[in-house]
Parts: sequence; C-alpha cells; structure tokens
Amino acid sequence: MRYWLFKSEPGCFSFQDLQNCPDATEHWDGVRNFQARNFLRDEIAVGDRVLFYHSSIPQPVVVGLCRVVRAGYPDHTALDPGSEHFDPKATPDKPIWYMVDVRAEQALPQPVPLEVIREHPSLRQMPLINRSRLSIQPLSELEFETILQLGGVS
DNA sequence: GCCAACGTTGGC
DNA sequence: GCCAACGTTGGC
Repeated sequence: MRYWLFKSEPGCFSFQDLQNCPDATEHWDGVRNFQARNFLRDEIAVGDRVLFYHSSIPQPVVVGLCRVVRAGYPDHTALDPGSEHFDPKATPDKPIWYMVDVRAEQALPQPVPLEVIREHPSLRQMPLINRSRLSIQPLSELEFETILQLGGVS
C-alpha cells in the first residue's frame, strides 16, 4: 500500500464536496501534468491512502483522509470538447490523461497547515515543501502517519 | 496582486 | 536537442 497527497483548490473542489458525493466517492479527473499523470496511470492502486490538501487559500491545509477505490483509467473529460479539461490531442485509443476514483473517509479533527508541515523535522522531504506545484504527490509512510498524528486522527 | 518556480511550446 | 519565451501554479 502506498501513500499520496492530492491537491485541490477548495473553491473548485473541496473535501466537503467529496464527502457530499454519493458514497463520498468521485473521479479525480482533470489532471494535466505528465508526472502526476504517470502516478495516476501507473502507480496508484486500490486501497492506497490519500491526504486531501486545500491549496491557493490564505492558509493552505491538509483537511481530510481518503482511500483510492479505483485505479487509473482514461480521463474521459479530455475527449469532451465541452469540458474545460478538453485536450484535442487525446483520442479513445491514446487517451493521454488518466484519473482514479477516491472516497472520503474522514475529515481531520485538526487540519494541518502548510506552515506546520514546513516546520516539522520529519516532513522536510515532502514534495509540498520543494515541489509544491505537483498536484499528485507520493508520501512515505512516516510522512503520512506524522500528518495523521498532527491532524488528531487516532 | 506580486513574484518565484517550473512546465510547456516552438523556433532554430 | 537546445533554449528563450510564455503560461500557470501557488504561497505570501
């Protein structure tokens, strides 16, 4: 099992939005970055655990805990001319872009702010610190468990 | 709103 | 294949 951090702007799609979906489950679509795509297509597996991060707000925070419920499959929004994520280079044979499905498990009792992550000695290597733009980030088990602990998950 | 980081594009 | 120009992201 592996550990990940998924970023989202809450004004676009928040952890609460995910919790409000049927079965608290939704597609994680619209990712248009090749490194993140490779994680979605090749490495993220059913059962993997995911931290949900809110970016581009006054105090960015890790807010929730999710589980991967479907591994990578073609992101059909790339084929839809009406979608804001439409990519004219994508075809059914060569979809280019991939998505997974995630289910919200619980909100962190105490959301963990970026400034706390930045200060914590065990979290110095997290991509959030030096690769903040990557929207799908792999975490070590220690990093994942440390954030759960900071977030008050027992 | 600014700016640094960084990914993508396109000319050569 | 290099690299400058440009666009986007995201923290502050």
